[in-house]
Amino acid sequence: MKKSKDEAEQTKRDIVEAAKGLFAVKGYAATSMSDICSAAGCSRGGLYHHFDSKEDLFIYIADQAFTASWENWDQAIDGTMTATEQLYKYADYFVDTLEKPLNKAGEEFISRVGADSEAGQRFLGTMMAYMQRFERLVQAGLDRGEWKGGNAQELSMMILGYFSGLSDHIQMMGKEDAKRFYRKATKLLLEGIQK
Amino acid sequence: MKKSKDEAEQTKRDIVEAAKGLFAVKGYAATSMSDICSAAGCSRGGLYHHFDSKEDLFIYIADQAFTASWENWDQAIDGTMTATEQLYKYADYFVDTLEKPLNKAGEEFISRVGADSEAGQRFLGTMMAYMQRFERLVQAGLDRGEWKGGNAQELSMMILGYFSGLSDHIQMMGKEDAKRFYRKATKLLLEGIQK
DNA sequence: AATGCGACCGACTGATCGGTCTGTATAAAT
DNA sequence: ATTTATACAGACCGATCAGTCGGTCGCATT
Repeated sequence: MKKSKDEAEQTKRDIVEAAKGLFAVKGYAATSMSDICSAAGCSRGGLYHHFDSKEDLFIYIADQAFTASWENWDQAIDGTMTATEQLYKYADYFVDTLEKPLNKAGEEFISRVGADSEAGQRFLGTMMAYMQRFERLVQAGLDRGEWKGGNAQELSMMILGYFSGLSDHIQMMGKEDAKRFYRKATKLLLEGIQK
Repeated sequence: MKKSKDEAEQTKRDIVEAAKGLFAVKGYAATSMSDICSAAGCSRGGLYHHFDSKEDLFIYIADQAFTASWENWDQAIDGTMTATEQLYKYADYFVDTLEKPLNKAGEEFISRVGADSEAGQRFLGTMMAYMQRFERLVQAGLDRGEWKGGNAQELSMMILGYFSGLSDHIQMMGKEDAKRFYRKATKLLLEGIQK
């Protein structure tokens, strides 16, 4: 029954993609390994061949979604872009790569495995790195005098919370509608509600 | 072993309070009925005396948190308050009553029981009513010319998403810090980031 | 004083969970 | 051609889950 190496990697990708969607929609505990197998079209034995445990799988996915997704960011933006332009680009990017965000499942994961467990530490580290990367974008906006509100860390938390919270309402939208929604929401945040 | 009626109601309140916190922090599936019993200081049999099922308990809590919490709202604000002042008040109110919001657990709940199941319909109805109530606040802000951005429904979704998303970052804060954070975030939303 | 009923307990059940293990077919190495 | 390593499949295990049920205790009614 052995597949070629390429086929095996494809199987692994199928598992990751299936699990990513399920974790995001159903949460960590509510997603069973059997669910993932059904969605990925493999057996439980096959899944455990690629990943040691459910925790392992989740951390792998989180790392890919949060860390690895920054990799193309620096190339996607050029140095001449204003922080505001970058934020609009980030909104698109958020819909594209984190359309079903793992934040919610992540918090559940932490409370389940414990923040000081090895798995918890690994996940929190990934999250921290992601937030710090975002904070650099915000800091640039402040440094250049584009934005106001002194504290970059606090501002980052608010903006990321905003984008995360917005995702609650785009589940039933198509991707283009979701992007429009996020762009409009970004405009709102930049310009404010008040006349 | 029978307690008086007052004591029984207290037991029920204990269960609700314990379950509310656990559902909010751990999610729906990850919170077991045993967890709730331990936190509430009662037995599983006792819990099932007060609630028919886990679904039943969750819907009861959601109804109390979302619907019943509006009840004092109209008295808390007087007619002379601007929509902006009301929004600041709502920020406080959000921290006070929904400090550990059930939104996340709610989505998980829906995906678990199905949006068209009876339990799903009941929960979604509660959520809808809550959002519509909030939309009236937003509509007032638009009607009075205080706020810009034509679509009240869309604007409501964005603001509620914002408040919901912000709650990710206040788990480790005290209540006063959380309120300060929310007030600052509300100011941000009203005035915008841009200079 | 007797009795009924509400509040509660905890052992139990069947289903499902995450994880293990053995078996097997085949690609890759020799 | 033979052996080895890999990529699965699926039966199986102990733990835990939501929910049930018979029993106990004591307030409340008569």
